[in-house]
Amino acid sequence: MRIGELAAATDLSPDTIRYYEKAGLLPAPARTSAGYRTYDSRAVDRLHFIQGAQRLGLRLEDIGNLLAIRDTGICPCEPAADFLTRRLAEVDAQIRRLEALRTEMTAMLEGLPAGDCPQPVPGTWLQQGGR
Amino acid sequence: MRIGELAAATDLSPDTIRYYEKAGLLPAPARTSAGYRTYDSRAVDRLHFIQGAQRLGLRLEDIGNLLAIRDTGICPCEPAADFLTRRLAEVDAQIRRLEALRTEMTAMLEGLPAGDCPQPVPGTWLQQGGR
DNA sequence: CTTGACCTTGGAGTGGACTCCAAGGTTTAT
DNA sequence: ATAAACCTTGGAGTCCACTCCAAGGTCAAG
Repeated sequence: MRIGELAAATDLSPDTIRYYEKAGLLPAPARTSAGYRTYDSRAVDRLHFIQGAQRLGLRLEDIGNLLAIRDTGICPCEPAADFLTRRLAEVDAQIRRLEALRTEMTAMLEGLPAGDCPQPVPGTWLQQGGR
Repeated sequence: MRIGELAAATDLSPDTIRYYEKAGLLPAPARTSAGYRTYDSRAVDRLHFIQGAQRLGLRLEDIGNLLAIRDTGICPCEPAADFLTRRLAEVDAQIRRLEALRTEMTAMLEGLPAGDCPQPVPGTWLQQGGR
């Protein structure tokens, strides 16, 4: 699998994949005799993991630590269990926040003026459209 | 409530709040005679909403649309119900992704070498600590 | 009445994560 | 055998969301 194919499989650009490699998130892949990078399915997996962790708002450096733990059980910067436990707490916190946001948005959707009609609704802010 | 106090109440910086105002996420607040911005508790609320939406990975522009719907029921760029429905689907998708990540991280935590001992483990990458 | 903490503006600078480009080599289809 | 579609590198540029700064005004405490 060459870089373009991997890019298509993960919905990333080849540039982004090369960038992740330089950033230390992907190991240097095997090369063809012509110097083309070649990947196997584990790379797809790894990129999916990166994408998941990114959704959490983690910086690439933190994701690198997470991947190091996944690869070796060792965190480059502190006891792996501590690092993982803290990140896990963040995941939990974020899931709760998103559920709260979900509730609020559902309420907004229900409270929408029936026909979606542009009646002014007085006294609420930002009505004179900033943009 | 002046800007510094609002900043403290939301864990943002005064600069960030002024930046949000310029970006159209916050209405121009009342001013004291000296020109100082003054806010009431609705501003705290609004900033909390912004922070929640940001955790979702929304850009400030999208958050502005969400706020316009919250304020007026009207979306500046497309039918409000459509916009909200799409964002809601994103929230749901993200909650599911985070739950998958959570499962994976829990498994990683359980699979950690018992004593968390810093044995070198040869041949794996990124072990020589980036920070 | 001065000191220090706060506020104002406009504008420049930063960090992270890409994203694009030039100049060139390779592979594949016709 | 030649064009189109891919790949390589290094480096520059872009976008977003801040973040900092200078130069100055305001206000409460001592």
